[in-house]
Amino acid sequence: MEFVADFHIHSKYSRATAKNLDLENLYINAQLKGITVLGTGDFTHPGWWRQIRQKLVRAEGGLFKLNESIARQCDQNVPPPCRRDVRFMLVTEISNIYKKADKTRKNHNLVFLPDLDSAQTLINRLDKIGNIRSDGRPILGLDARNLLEIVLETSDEGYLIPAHIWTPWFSLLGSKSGFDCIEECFEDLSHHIFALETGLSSDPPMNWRVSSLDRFALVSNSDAHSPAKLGREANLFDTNLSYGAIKKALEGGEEGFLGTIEFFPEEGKYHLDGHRKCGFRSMPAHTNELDKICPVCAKPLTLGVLYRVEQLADRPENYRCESARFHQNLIPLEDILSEVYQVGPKTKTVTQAYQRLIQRYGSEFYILRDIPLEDLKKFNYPLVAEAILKMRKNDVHFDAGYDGEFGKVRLFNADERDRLQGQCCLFETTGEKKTAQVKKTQKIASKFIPKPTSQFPQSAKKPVKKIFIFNSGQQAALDHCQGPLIIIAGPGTGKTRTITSRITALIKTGKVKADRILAITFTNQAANEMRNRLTDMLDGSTVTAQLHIGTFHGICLGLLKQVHGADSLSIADETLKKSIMADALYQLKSKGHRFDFSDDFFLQIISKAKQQLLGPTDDLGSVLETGQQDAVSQTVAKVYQTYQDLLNLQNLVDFEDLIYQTVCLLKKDSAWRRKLQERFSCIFADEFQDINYSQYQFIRLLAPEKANLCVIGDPDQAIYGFRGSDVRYFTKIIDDYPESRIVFLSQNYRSTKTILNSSFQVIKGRQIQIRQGSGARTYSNRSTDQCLTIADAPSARSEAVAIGCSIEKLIGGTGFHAVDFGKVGDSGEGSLSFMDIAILFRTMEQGRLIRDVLESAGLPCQLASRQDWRSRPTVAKFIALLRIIAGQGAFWDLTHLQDLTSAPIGKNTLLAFKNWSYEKKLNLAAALQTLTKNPVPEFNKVQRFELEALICFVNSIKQKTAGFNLSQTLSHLADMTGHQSWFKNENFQELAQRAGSYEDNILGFLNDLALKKDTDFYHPGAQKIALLTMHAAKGLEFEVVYIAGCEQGLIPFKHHRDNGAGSIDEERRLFYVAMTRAKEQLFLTWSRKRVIYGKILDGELSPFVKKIEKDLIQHMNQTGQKKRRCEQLSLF
DNA sequence: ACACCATGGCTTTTT
DNA sequence: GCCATGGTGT
Repeated sequence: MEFVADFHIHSKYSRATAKNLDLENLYINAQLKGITVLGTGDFTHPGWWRQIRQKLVRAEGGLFKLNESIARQCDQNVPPPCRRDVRFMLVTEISNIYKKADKTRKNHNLVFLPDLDSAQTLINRLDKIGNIRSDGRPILGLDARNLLEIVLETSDEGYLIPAHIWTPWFSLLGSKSGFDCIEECFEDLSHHIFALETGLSSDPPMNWRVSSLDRFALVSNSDAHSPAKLGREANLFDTNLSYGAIKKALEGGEEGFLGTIEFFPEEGKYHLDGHRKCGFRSMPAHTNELDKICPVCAKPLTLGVLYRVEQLADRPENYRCESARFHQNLIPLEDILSEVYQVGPKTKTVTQAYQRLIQRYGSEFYILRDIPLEDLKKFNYPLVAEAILKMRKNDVHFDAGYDGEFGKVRLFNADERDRLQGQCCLFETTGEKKTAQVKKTQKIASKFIPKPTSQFPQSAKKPVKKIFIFNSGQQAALDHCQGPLIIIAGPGTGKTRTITSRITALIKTGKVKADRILAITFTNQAANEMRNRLTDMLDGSTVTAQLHIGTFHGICLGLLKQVHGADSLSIADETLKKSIMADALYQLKSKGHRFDFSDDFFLQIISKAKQQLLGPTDDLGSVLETGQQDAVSQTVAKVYQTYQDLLNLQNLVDFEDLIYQTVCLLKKDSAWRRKLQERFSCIFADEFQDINYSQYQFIRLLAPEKANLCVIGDPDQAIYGFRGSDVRYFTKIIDDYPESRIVFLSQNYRSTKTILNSSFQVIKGRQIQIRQGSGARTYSNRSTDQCLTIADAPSARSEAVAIGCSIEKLIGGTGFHAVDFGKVGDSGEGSLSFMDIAILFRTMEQGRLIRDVLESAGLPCQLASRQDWRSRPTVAKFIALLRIIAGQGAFWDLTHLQDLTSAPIGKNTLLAFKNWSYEKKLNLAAALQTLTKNPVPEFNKVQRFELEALICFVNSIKQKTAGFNLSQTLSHLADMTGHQSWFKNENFQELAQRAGSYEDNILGFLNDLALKKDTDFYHPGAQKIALLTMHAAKGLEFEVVYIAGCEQGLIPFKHHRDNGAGSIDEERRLFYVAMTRAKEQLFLTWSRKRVIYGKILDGELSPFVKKIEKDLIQHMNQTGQKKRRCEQLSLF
């Protein structure tokens, strides 16, 4: 059957749409227009999705219809001659904003799916990627190619059609942020794209001029934001009514896609070029004469669709494509009536006339396209009839649309109007044959569909290897050959590049063998980064694999394994550590000790002690607060000893032990030490300002006085003093290695002068003097006219909103605050994308608020959080279980067995069992074994029963999984405990996936897991705004940085009961670190009121910022600059 | 064993 | 202002 379809519409849940855009009104208005198949639009929105599932029911072939009772009610509002069946199809539009090939891309894409299940699957996947709840047309920081991939994975029948491909702001081929061809955007998946939406401002003949579009079906949809706009463009089909048939027709295999109903492109909003605000419009040729500059305001013109088409066209005007289908240009009846009556399209006159017409004659499409001439003659509306005739003959004139302004129809001149109104029935047969265009029978099948060009040159994207030119400092660091080298490198001075270049040079010149190099970092992230860069620079991973790159803890674990054997060490993570401490305190309490301190207090002290290489029997005075020493040190020593005994009993080490024990061994075993010193003849230590005593000693022991030790860091970026790091070791190393060469890297390649000068004001005079004359400032050559911005807001929330607005301006509009996408971007930079922007703050609390505000505005952002993946219930459970199987379980692990066995062990039994075992100095594995051999009378009947069941359970698992590799073991565990559902659990899946490479080495797996919990902290590649604490931002860089909460009390941070002012310099450095993350632009924002601990406090600008402000003002006065370098942003 | 209230403490955080 | 902890009471 023949029918009209409009796939691209929206719901009331999209921004800037009509309130009455619900399924009922869509159903009614589709009939008034004469549309049979309607896209649902917006199905990723939870509200609309609920409506869809409630009100739509399955119809034939993957289509849906409004449920019977609602439909019958609605039909009362549909004039009988208009009534028809209406089918819905699951379609949604996604706004993709992302960076690709160094340019920000913004395009909109239609996604089609055949059934509710696959739609739900897609919703779930997109939900994880971005915020789909705040708008019917969600903005995702997702590459369109990857969206397509997801759609294809979701359903075999799913497909994607790029939307309104020519509009300047948000489209595939758009002039502002588009590509030049389809393959650039969809790469290897391009052949899955078979149709393109031409959009209101272009029609098929314009598209025919671009030969690369020949193979695509050109569809047209309304993109309706209100029911009245339905079908202003639409598609004609002759297929049976089903999802599959429509897809096939579009794919072109069959002839069911007849063609399209079009707007006159001149009526579209972006047909010509111009400036709406300036009231200036021009044709492409004229635009070029003007150099694309607006003669009114001298800014670049908004280039329209016609311009862009001519840019990409490889064929002349009026070229007719061989595969062309039928198309017909129509003017919405409302617009015709508006022109006829010389009143606005939304006026009562027009609405009433419209109603009368469709009640009498039928649907709008019937009136516009099909009413026979004879009937038109008898029309009571001569001007309307003439207008329709003119339209059908294409005898229409326009003031064409430009820069978001719709074009205006001009059907009659004054003469014509008078004449027609005078003579009511003018219609002789003036030889008006139905124009060829109106004959629907004209079908031109697309016989020729070129083979997909999947060979898009991938190589073009491979980054060309850059040839670096080193500055004198860097060169000195590279040229240094023997002995200790200390590199002091300010922010953005090419620290990593220098260190990796040095390593590369050492290997390539054959001076050092790769396997004798040891590179130590603090974080896994840094280690990975270094490894990746080296792999690039060393042309392959074979050499890199021989290098020893790792974190302090990782390297020490490896060394301890050498000594203790691989399977006798298990790392006690945070939770386990706490349980052991609880056990220790319990034991002491039951012996009559009383404490006024929490577990955390003791753990903290012990951790500090270990960092100072102090054991339980050493004098702990130095790690205690002054005044506490005598009173507490005895207790602490006792707790420390007990805690340590419990760790030892169970072969557990905590994080600090890894380094502490390694250092102790190195001290004791001089043969081993010498062996290692020879082995690692070349040692690199990164981020040296963050080192603590034990780590320093570790390096001292590995690297003798004249060793090839290279340390690199920046004392001014030392921000981890609160966890034991001490920047003084940077000074100490110079004394301890008197022959060391010191190199300063002071040229910053990252930030502009403005940013760097400002940041210097913060630390000026407070720099840590490594030696006389050091503390030279980092400088930059990058001039800019970009100001530093200091801005205030009335509240923390409005501060967040202001940041959001500011970002939107920078990005050049996201389509949200602009109605439709009309008024965006005069001030837009255009080249920025979300991933180039970071918002930094001091506390997570601020971060959460900012995230909430940005997300509800639909701006994609990621709040970096180090929530421990392993403490999620499923993961924790399996880790506990694996520990038990590996014979390394702690008693605490038993609490995780609750829902794994049919006979869980009770609290009392566990306690009794634990106490008994501790008494007998048995760890879990040993205790279980002892009990297996000879049951003990100490326990009562119930306890004995529970313990037997436990032993039985553990043994049976052990037996059944013997010889299994880890993944097999995991599946077996899920299976045998009756938790098959876990196979679908994503945490379980991730665990299984990570376990994959460990064969049967459970302990190795668990230890790595404990040392590498960097799973989803922050994704640098994600197309999202980064929300980071100032600490977490260290080592990263962004084009634009906002530092929020620049207030007294927050920066520097004032703890509510913090008495010591000792950390103020660290706070200063932290702010310095934060500021120097910015490359191009830096915003410092603060709030005049802020709620802290429930109290509303008056804010005052941070003293650090005041310093900057003062300097900038002074600088302005001195140089007499007119240019404001420091400006107040007016936020609202 | 659980429900209830009161109190206190609030940051940054790799491994 | 909110959450977690701990103590008391049923």
